[in-house]
Amino acid sequence: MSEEPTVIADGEAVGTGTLGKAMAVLEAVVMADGPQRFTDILARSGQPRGTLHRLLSHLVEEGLLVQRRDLCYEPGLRLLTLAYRSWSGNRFRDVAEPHLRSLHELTGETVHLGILRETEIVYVDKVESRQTVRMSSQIGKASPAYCTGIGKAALSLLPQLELERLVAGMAFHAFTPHTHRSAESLLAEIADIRRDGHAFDREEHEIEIRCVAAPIRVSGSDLTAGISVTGPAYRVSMEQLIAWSGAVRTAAAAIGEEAAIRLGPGRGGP
Amino acid sequence: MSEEPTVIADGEAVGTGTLGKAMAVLEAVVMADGPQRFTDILARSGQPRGTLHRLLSHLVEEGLLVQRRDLCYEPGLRLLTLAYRSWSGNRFRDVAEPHLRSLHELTGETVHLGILRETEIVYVDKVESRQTVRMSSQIGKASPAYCTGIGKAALSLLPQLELERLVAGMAFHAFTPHTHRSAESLLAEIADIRRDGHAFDREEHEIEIRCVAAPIRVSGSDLTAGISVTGPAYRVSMEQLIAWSGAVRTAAAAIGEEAAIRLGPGRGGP
DNA sequence: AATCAAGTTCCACATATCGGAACAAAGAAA
DNA sequence: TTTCTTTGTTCCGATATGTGGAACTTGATT
Repeated sequence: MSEEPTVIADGEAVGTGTLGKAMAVLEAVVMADGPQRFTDILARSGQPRGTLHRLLSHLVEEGLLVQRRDLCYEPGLRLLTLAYRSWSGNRFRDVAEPHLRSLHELTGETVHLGILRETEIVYVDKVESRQTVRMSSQIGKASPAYCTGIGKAALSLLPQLELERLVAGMAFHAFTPHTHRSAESLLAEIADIRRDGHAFDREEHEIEIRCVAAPIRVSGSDLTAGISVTGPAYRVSMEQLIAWSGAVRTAAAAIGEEAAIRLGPGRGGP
Repeated sequence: MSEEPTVIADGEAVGTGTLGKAMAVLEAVVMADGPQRFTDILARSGQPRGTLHRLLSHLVEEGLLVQRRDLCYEPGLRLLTLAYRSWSGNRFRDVAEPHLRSLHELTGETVHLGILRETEIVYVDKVESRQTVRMSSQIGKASPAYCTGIGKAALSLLPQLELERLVAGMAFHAFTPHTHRSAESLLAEIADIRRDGHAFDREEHEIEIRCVAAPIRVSGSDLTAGISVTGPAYRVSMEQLIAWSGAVRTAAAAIGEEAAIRLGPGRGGP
């Protein structure tokens, strides 16, 4: 619900040769709101007509897109299948899962696992109580790092130089009145997070939603991640979050250590 | 658990030009069991060294693969994100969802929604009771059509010629003692399914698992799909499945009609 | 009929890909 | 240590592929 208007002006130089262009077009279609006509994509992608047409044909042949009878393009099923395999084969998630569960047992609230990718957090797993909501609703979702608990926690692990590089590239969109609006305030909070070992989301991404998060570092790997406990403001006070912060830090540390062992030595067991 | 040994000998002529090769390599890595070394992929993909190396670099640059410190390649997060968008933006699933829920209310067992892609069924949604199991465990999973209820139901909607073309390309792997072993027996059952309007899975894919399924046809679209109610044999008798078959057919028909309306006229509402 | 827009096809040209072979780096054996 | 072997990376000329402007359908609208 807190989605930007996003006109997606394709930004700067498109990616790696041919594949880069194909992926840019694919993304333009997938990230759009509904089925896309040829002309829509033409405008959005900036590619010349002939080129675009060929790219789309290839994407359809590969099953990454589907062309409907009315000529609209939609995401194809192959994406789902690829993602299914890469998710169910993800060992890091596998290691983390029991810890997410026990954190959920303890708190009764929703627990997330997220991985930092550049300037965004990608949610990789989730344990929640009431399954009235769509089940895997968030898996694969990417949110800005600067306004999420996990995001800020993960950022706090980066070397200062790297951090500053990333922050420089952020566009601070004000999702709520509490969202960080500048690099300075974000960097200041990250300094605190480094000291405390945990981060809060004080209704910064979505109003009425709070969380407490802790960063995960896996020695020997360069992935940066985090976990969080999230709840609605009416049920979860800041005091409550502070009370949980120790458990969250402990769980995060445990995941980090276990992952370092199970992910390190080659491609290990089952 | 019922996985083939699959040495994936890349089959015949690789796909559409450059993109096709890239996707073949990507798939080789994603479908493999664990992190893959360069040499593993070299053997599996059949590409020459130089070419493969460049392809892998590009896939990494695009975020479709990740190269770890130990040089192993793994699926990248971008796949998850793409799949998240294409799943949550899928209107067909959206239309079907309430029907899946009410079918679940009625039966108390797990309900699946699947779409036919060539000779496989791809699971697109799932409603289950106990969430002790991994939540979205099946979304995106592809199973052979000939040994699943939804698969056989969906096949029954195809024109005979198309059906025979597909069946000709199937390799009948015997997952259980009850799995179809030949085109003849499959085609015979499909004739029955056309007559009855529903299909059963009599422990054909996994032992101790049964289901009843009905096909979904969406007029004006060329997608072929199905829904099923699945349960463990000890709890769900064949008589029980027969008793549910009417409700399953009704739900399938309702989904088909509603989808025809909501998917037809352009790119519709919210 | 005439007009306009959307989508598809064509083809001379440029360039990204191809893939063998040489090169570097890291282990394993001697 | 030195030598041998295995694994990963880089190079570069030949050429297949992709490029993109323009011409050509198709079909809706006036």
